[in-house]
Amino acid sequence: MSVSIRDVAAQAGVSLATVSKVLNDRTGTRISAITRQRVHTVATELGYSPNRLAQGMVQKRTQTLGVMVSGLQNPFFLSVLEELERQAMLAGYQVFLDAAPSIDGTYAAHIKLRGWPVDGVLMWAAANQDLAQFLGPQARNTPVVYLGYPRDDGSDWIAFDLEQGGRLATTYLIERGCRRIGYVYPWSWPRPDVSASHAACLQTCLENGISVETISTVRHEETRRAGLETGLEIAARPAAARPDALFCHNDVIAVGVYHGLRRAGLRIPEDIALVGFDGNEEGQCLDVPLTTVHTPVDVFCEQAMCLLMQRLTGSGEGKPQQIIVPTRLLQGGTA
Amino acid sequence: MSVSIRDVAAQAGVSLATVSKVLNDRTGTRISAITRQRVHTVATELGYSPNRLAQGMVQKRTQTLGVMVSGLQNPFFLSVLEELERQAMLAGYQVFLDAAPSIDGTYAAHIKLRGWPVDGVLMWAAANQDLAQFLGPQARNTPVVYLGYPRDDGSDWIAFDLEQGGRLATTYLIERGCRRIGYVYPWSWPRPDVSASHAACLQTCLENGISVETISTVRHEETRRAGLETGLEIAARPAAARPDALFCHNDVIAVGVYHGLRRAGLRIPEDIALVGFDGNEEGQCLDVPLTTVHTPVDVFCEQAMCLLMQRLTGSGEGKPQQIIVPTRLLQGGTA
DNA sequence: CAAGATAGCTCAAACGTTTTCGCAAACTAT
DNA sequence: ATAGTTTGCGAAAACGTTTGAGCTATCTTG
Repeated sequence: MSVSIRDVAAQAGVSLATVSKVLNDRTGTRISAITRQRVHTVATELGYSPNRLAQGMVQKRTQTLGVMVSGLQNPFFLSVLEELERQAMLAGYQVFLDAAPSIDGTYAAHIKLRGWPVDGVLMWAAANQDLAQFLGPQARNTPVVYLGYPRDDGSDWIAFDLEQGGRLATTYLIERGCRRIGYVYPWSWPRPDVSASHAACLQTCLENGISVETISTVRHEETRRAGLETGLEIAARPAAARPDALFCHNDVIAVGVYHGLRRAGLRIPEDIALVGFDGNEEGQCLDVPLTTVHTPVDVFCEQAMCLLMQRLTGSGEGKPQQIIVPTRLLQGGTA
Repeated sequence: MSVSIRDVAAQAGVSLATVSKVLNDRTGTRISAITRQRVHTVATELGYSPNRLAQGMVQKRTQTLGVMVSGLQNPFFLSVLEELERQAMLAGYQVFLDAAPSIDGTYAAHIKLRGWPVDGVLMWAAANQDLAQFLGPQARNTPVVYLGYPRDDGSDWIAFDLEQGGRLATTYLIERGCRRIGYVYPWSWPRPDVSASHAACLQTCLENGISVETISTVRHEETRRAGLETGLEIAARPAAARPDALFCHNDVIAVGVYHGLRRAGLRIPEDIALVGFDGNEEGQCLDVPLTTVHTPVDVFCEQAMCLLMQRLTGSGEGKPQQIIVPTRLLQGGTA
């Protein structure tokens, strides 16, 4: 069927080994220029490309990385995926995506990687999750970098500074004169304090003697609709019972809230100020650009890949690495 | 390192062949209940899972499908991906994603699948693109279903009825009293008539004696920003030079246009009516839900997978299959 | 010119599975 | 008891590649 190295060898009149050596062309192999040339022409002529399965078998690596992530419908995670893929390509690796539909319960769907010998894994995981839960014993030999949350299990991880971002946003709102802040977090979460940005918001408000209300979205997961319905609900309250500012856990929710409030006739930021978290394109393309805590996905992913590469190419062992990526406030017109 | 079938065999005191037979458990293999039991316990105890590379080598299939798609930042394509993945899983296949960053030039980046023996491919491709361009000779033996556009090269394909959708939207706008329709298409396209919805729009307008203006987005690819800037530009025209309705090639652009028009102070649909194409969540979560031509991604993907499965499991040959999926108008408040 | 070095290539093992064939033991039927 | 059949299991080939050891010529050196 498919053209194999055997065909190339036969056609070029050399052995399998020679073809392999020519094509892989590592320094140290002594092959004459003339055979080298012949093999190359025959190979391209036959349209040969090596079977990655077979390559992976004999070498113990596949030049493939697993990326485990959830809730791609949230543009933030999609950006992470795309940037990781870009970085992986730069490093000569390909990405095998294992995406769970949603960030909550269905997380257990992460078994795509089972039996696929990826060289390493990048996994967006809460602190109580680890690779072994999903991969089993296979995980023991697979270098992994955890994304998203700080950990204390001696693994490599990288996270955005949610705490700093939370303070940034809250301080900004307070300085703008807001006195009743609402913190909106996804309904699918067991508790709001999963996020350090919530803690930072509470703390900052406390320090300033400002009241804060913690609001779960009405329903759904981290979707626009969750935000929309929450916005409608908040807008339906009598003005005196409404926060004068909403700090949303992410931009997707914030965008939903934005439209919910607007649909109910409220003005932003005059009636309610609004701040999101991550700074995706969607938020910036609202008719009033969303004020948000910008999380630099590019540096995040670059550093993550750097960590993983150290494990892959480096001498292997070493202290666990931990990186916290700072955020910055992106001032739009919603707050 | 990793636990192999050899370890299980040794531990259970049987041969490799026996372990393999027990674990794959196809009807026709005669293994005593007692050994069967022992192998199973040992296997789970050791946490054995078969190496897919090795499996793929000996059987000639990997239970893996390649999905080639571009511009995932457009939620429409993301839905397609997610639904395809879901369908694939249902059929017992896993998806190897080969996503090009953008839908235009960078399409040539599609080489991830090279050498990966996927059992079949689902490819979103313009009519002048085919799998061989990207995979080379490997493509000859790989069943493929093309997504998105009708073809006449004797391959299997499935597409939404853009022509019908275009008529649907245009007729609707005309019935609503619009007399100067603008058709907005992505700047990255060479020509507007790449899309049958454009032709349908022109034709329908012609039949009704309505004028139509074909408008390329100002810049960028199929992004919200492209729509936003286009909306601003259109809004900047004197009222007499403005269309009274805009039919956007997809929802992402429509959402951008929506916010562009609003930012400039125009009312929708009072000043300008707006219709999109595909019906994603984002458009439905605007403060005024987007009127759009809904493309049922779920049936599209289900049928696509069905086509591919016929090639994979079926006797192989057969007439090329072609499916056109009808659309329907989803009435929001923007038109 | 002999002996050692080196350039150029081939052999064969190995990676972890699946699967066909065959063999021994245990039944069943005569 | 003999012949035939079935049951349970193992041996070994095969998938396509990489890679280190080994084998010939040819080249270098004294």
